[in-house]
Amino acid sequence: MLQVSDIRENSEDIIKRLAIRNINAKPIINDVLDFDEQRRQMQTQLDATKAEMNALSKEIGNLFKSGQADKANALKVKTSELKDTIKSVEQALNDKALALQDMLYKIPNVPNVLVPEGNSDEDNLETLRDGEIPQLHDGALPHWDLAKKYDIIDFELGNKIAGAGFPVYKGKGARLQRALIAYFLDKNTDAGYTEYQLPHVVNEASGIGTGQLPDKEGQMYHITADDLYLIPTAEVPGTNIFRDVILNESDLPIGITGYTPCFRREAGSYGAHVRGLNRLHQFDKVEIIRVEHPSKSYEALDGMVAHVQDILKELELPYRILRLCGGDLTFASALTYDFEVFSAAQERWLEVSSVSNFETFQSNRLKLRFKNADGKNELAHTLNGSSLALPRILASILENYQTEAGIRIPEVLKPYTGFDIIN
RNA sequence: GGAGAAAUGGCAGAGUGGUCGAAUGCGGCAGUCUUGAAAACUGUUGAGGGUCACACCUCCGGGGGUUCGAAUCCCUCUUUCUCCGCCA
Repeated sequence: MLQVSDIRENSEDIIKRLAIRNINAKPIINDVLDFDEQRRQMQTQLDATKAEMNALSKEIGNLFKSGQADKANALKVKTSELKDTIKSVEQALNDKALALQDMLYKIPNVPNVLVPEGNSDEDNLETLRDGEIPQLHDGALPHWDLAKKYDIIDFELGNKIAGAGFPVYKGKGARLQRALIAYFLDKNTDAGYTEYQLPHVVNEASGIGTGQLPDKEGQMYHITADDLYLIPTAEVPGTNIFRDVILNESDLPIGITGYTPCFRREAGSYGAHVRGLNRLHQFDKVEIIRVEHPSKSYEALDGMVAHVQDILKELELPYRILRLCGGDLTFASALTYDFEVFSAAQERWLEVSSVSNFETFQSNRLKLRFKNADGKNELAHTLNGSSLALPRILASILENYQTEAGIRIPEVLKPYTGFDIIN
């Protein structure tokens, strides 16, 4: 959520930069300015009326105490009119404030100057490409066939138990998945992130805090009986650790990491590009989250990108980094880098990580602040990224590391798997 | 799931209708003293809105109500604790 004070001061600039997302924000920004102006007028009126009421009440109290009950009762008559005014202005103010908030909820974050123009993923800017694309032997298979051949992932069984998009991992497949989780967590904690185990459900306030609610509730599984949501990413419980928190400046930066399953409804998309592990309703992910001083957040973003890069290098997977264009940027992000690995049998790039700086967009909703050098509360910046998402990494390992003798295990994972080939 | 108790500032803890944004202690910060530190002493120390700055308004778990006036009374929700039951 953008800050009203920012919109007041820089409305022209904000409109210009939102145009990079291909939206014409002028009407809604003008509405925000109007509503804000009206809201503040009402607030001033309400404050003045309340001040009058308070003074009157005090006077009445004093009169009663000094035994002048008749004078006090005479004053009481005057209060009822003030009371009515307070009630009606208060109601109008609340309505206005809610309407203003609804508007603000609908405005996406302002893109950073580095965000390229564009409409779709085709306009994303490739900033780096690294790693060897392996030459596969004749008869190499896509991962869904490998999964069946070596009996390590059972999609049909998942269908039976839960439905499409809920695969069952078995034997060495399950072990490889667990190895990846442990390896990722170790890499993250070695880089200074503190490991957390977080709830896999969140309440409504948390969903609002990170921007999934309102409006995007369709993407989350909703447990209506208890009004809880299955998390679509550890970002939601992880970032909400800091909801309504005022940190000391010396607490920054904060880095946390956590493994969670992620649940996404993502209804209405079927076909070859979502086959196998490419897109699921439940998948595993290890997330990194940072809380940063505003002056350091872009440096931190670069650090996160370098960190994820390091992991992909160690796994010896061919990858590329994309700077997302305005049309592809998520609602809350100011700047996002996507990581894609090349899955050699499908011959496709698969997104395995998305690293973003949200600046104050989330912290404004969360009320996540720190006391700055002047002793004032200032919104912190939040960032997060996948480090890493499991299924597509697993898919690319299966495909890229396949040989006629079986699927080799990347060197760094061997201590975690305890075996060096799936055959 | 049943019965009872409670929720106040960073923490502990007073406060049952007005002078309470809230005693007191601890902690934090600044100062005095000291070569330095500790101790002691003095001062200061919640958040949000609003203002050039003041004024002023709001907040004692959340929401609603009674009253001229609510931390204090009433209703409701949530959470925590104790006892009982169940349980990985």
